[in-house]
Parts: sequence; structure tokens; C-alpha cells
Amino acid sequence: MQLKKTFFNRDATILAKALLGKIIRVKHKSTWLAAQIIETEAYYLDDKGSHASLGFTEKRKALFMPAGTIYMYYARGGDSLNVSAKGEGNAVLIKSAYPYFDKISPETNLVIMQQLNPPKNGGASRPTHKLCNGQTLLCRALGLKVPHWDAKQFDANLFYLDDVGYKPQKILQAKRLGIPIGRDEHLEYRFVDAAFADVCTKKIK
DNA sequence: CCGACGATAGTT
DNA sequence: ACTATCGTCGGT
Repeated sequence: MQLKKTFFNRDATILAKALLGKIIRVKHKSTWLAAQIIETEAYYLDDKGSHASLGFTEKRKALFMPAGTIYMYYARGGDSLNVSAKGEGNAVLIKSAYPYFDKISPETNLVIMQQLNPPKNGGASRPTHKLCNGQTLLCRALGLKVPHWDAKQFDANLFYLDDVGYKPQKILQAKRLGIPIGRDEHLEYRFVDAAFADVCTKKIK
């Protein structure tokens, strides 16, 4: 069932872990595209690497809106998906997912997702485990665009996060300090469902 | 060594 | 809203 508004009203780190295993469902023409979240990252207002730390602007307003608001931004050729968490300026970045199929989202969707996210240099289709592997790639494979969803709320008819009862048995955490971003450093809280550790964006140390 | 991807600054 | 671009990671 769709995650309720209250689900998101938690500390960003807690929320980031809670989102692992949840299903992203996006209405695409007559079908529902779906992918399971396998990797997330928490960002805080005080985090020098967060967009929120750069201050409130029209583009970043979603980060300051109530928990559960969608925040999308465009960078380096792709869209990225985030959800605001408890406390203004705090959010979770959805870093990676894995194509998901069930009654609502048939396996025939794989072809559609491959078409939405074609390989860089022509060639064959992306392998399934690479289709949503990366924050911008998953948006591409699911057809999520900034102008459509930034600062919006989830919609049971078009785009929402779904709890199918799956919980990661083990969560890997990369809590790394000293990642240079500009001249400053920032805290990174990255979480990976251990069951998908071999297909997440970066290997966890 | 080479290809792919990415919490930005800058431009229309 | 969209685009460019270079450092880092991962695979061969």
C-alpha cells in the first residue's frame, strides 16, 4: 500500500533506511512502471554538501516543504529524485533502484524501461541490473522529470511509493567523512540493501 | 587505461 | 528549465 504522509515525517537518516525495499511506482501510459529502492542517502540542512545548505530559493523550496514532498533537480544531464524529511532542509536522495515486477507492474514493462533509458552509445539494451542503477538513470528509466514532479506531492493515480512488505535483512552503511565538495567537507550518509550490494552504484567500504 | 556517471554553476 | 564538463569509481 502507498506510503502515508506520516511515514516521511522522520529524521532523514531513519527515513533513508526505511525507504530501502520500497517500490517506486510511476504511471506510464496504460501501465505502472516500478523499481525497488536499493540505495539511499540522507542530507541535512547543516550538511555543507546539501542543496538546502545553499539557502532557500524557488528551485530548492521543496526541501523546505512538509515531509514527503518530492524534490527533483537537474544536474549533469539527468534528473534526480529526493523526498523531504522531518525538519526543514532535510531530505533523502534516492540513489539507486532495481526494476520490479508484480501484478501491478508486469514484466513486459522491462522493454519500456529499456527504451526510456537506452545505452549511451547505441548498442544493446542496458542489462536489468543497470537500468535503474544511479540517481539519474532511475529517473530516466521511470520517466520522472523535474518540471513534472518537483515540489509536488505523491499521487496514488500517477506516482507514489509502495510498501509491499519487503524489509532488507541487512543494511550496509557508508558513513564517510571528508568528501571534498567545493572547498568544504560534508557528511555523507549512504545506505544500501545488503541483498543488492553487488549492483548498487558504488561498492560500500 | 577507458567508459560511465554525478547534491552545480551558469546561461536562456 | 536545461546544458556543459571533469574528477572519481569500476570494470577490462
